[in-house]
Amino acid sequence: MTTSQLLQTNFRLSPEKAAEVALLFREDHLKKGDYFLRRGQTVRKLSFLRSGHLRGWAPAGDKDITQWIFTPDYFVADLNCLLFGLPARWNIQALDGCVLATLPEENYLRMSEAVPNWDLLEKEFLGRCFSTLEDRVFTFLSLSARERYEALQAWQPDLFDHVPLHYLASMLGMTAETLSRIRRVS
Amino acid sequence: MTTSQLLQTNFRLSPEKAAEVALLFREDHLKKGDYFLRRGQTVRKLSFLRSGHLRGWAPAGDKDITQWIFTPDYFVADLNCLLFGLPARWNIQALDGCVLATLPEENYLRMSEAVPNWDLLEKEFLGRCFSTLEDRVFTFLSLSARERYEALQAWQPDLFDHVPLHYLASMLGMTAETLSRIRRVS
DNA sequence: CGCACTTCTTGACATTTATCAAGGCGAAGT
DNA sequence: ACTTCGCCTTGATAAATGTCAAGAAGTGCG
Repeated sequence: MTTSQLLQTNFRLSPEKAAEVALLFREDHLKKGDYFLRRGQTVRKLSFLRSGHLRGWAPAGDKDITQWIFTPDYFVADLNCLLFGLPARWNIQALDGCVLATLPEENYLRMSEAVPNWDLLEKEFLGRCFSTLEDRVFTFLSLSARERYEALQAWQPDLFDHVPLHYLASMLGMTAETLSRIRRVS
Repeated sequence: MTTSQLLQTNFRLSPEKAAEVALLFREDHLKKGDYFLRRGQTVRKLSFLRSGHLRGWAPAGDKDITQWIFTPDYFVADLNCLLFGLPARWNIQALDGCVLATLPEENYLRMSEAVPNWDLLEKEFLGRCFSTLEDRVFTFLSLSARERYEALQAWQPDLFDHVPLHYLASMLGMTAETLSRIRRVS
């Protein structure tokens, strides 16, 4: 998808406005292992992932927890950092070569000038993010490890072709061994 | 807290504006067992809970899952319903007698007229909700049942005095028996 | 090619958590 | 006062999941 199309999809911009706003984006490249953002940094950029995969993670005790895998055509950001200029809560790191369309900080902060109803559109965008997270919480409350795996598999089957399984296991709230055994018998 | 204070806290309204907007709220009363909202309904109201407790839940398979307990001085709403006018995803039901300050639908829909930067303020509010949910997901990824219990206990100790434990167990992603055993040895 | 490294799998075993069944206890209703 | 009901606990047992250790397969790199 073009940046313009992504803006139309995610923020309900008109084609004309989307084309105009797309010019405020730059193209970023990351190599495998590079960081999009590190925990504690405050870089208020909003990106769309053109290609590649990123992993959002944070340390907890003696292990690293994968909170989210970012996939092509979706947005990438630490929302806490983006919205409030607070230190990022997650490390966001490239799992392979990534190409991003990035709205840099200075442009992000002027979006409400560039788009009259930007706050409304961003609010709606956030609302959809919130719903997605609500659903995710619900899977932890109501599903077994195997069922959570099957749900992810149904929702984003291509994840399993591109992302090391132990990261997906972490994101599903189980160990790599458990995920391996679940997959063996399915 | 007064409605005006709640508006100042949750939406960063100035004292003057908050007092003005507070007049758009009405007082609602619920008896134990009454529904604030039922799954599938579309009632776009935003409330603050003055007193009492509400339980947000949904059926899953053969059991009911408690997704959230609403406590005094916080807001109450099904965000998906509120923001988008979609059918509510959660049943929200009174656990005891509740008093609410409610912004009814017709006033909610005119908030961006009543408050010039309402969308911005609501966006920020949503952003904080999102962060809270992110943290909650992280507890499922990184903590054991006992640790999740201890975290909730530390965060909202009074919950355990007012809400049946089996609902809290469900919200923590464990059975009532497990919660009971955890509490015995702590 | 040979080596280091990551990923994935497997087995044996330990731990956590769920399930099922029963009983106690207190509040509410008749 | 008795019954009923909701809530909580407990025990016995089963099932799910984690831990630890080992090894196989693939990949990149000297």
